[in-house]
Amino acid sequence: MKRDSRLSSVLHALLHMAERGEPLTSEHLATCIGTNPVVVRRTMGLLRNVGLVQSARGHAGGWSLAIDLKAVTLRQLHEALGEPAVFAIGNRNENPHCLVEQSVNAVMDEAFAEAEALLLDRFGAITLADLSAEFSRRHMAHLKERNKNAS
Amino acid sequence: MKRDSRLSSVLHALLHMAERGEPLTSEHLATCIGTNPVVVRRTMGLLRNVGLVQSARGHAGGWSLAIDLKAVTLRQLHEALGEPAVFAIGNRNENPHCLVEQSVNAVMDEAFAEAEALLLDRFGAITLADLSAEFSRRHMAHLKERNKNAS
DNA sequence: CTATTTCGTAATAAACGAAGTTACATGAAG
DNA sequence: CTTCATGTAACTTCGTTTATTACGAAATAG
Repeated sequence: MKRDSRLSSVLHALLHMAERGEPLTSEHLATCIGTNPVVVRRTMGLLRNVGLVQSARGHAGGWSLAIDLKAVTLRQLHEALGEPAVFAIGNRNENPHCLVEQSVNAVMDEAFAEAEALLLDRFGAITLADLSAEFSRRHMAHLKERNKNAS
Repeated sequence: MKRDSRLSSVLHALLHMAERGEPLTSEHLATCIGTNPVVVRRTMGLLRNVGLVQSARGHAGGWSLAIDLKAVTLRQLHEALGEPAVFAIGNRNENPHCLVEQSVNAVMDEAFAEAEALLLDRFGAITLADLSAEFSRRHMAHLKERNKNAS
């Protein structure tokens, strides 16, 4: 199955936008992410729909953050993307006539529901600021490593 | 996204096999599940590889259980199927050069790992016997309902 | 005002993986 | 030796995500 990687992509884009204070073009973001400008516009457009980012056309236009990093959770982003299906495995038939299959579905659905609830809960607890902090840590470690090698 | 429904399918098949004591043909199972005999053989073959079922050719041949219902968990079946990817969402790039993307991946992977662990844990706690019991409950309720309507 | 930049969006193609299908070989039982 | 049933390879179909092409709309520089 092909995985939906849009959440990953938008996080990548949003952090780059946070690093640089100025608006970034779809072209620029597409290069960062390794995709196509149109894909960026399509995906970022969903975030704009819920007020997380702004876009401007023409010279010096592009995409910029509309909110504070601390105020956005991964869960909000997941929702902004239309809450795509979380699981790549699932029931064969959602409304089966067969009682055996109904039983299988009922038991599996319960397990899936719990796992999904946990995932969304974790997503709800992670903000863009957390990711930014994680990046800073790694950036520091990276610089330190370079210094050590250079000396 | 197209979900992998093989776990659901084999559960359905295994329970039907448990209901009837005799070997069931791929043809028969395919009809139960609503698929193709070759697909059944392909999938059940994976279970045979780990000793969960047996197959026999020729007259009176077909598929039969090789173990006790209480001794098989959903997790074992998931493993027998090759541990297919659980999530339909994921990182865009598994080994990124960009530090920003590495940070995103690290944080997301943690959340996914926790949710996957929970799901597999639940799968490990559910046996075929549990599913069979769930079916019995539903079967009883179904018969009761029919009686009520008939009277 | 016109050229350039950049977003907005529709339409279409490409890429990928699961499931379905066809075809035929192999082996067991009557 | 015929029939039934699995074993398996090869190929097709189908659904979904991502990429690409094409062009329109708005903002700004000169």
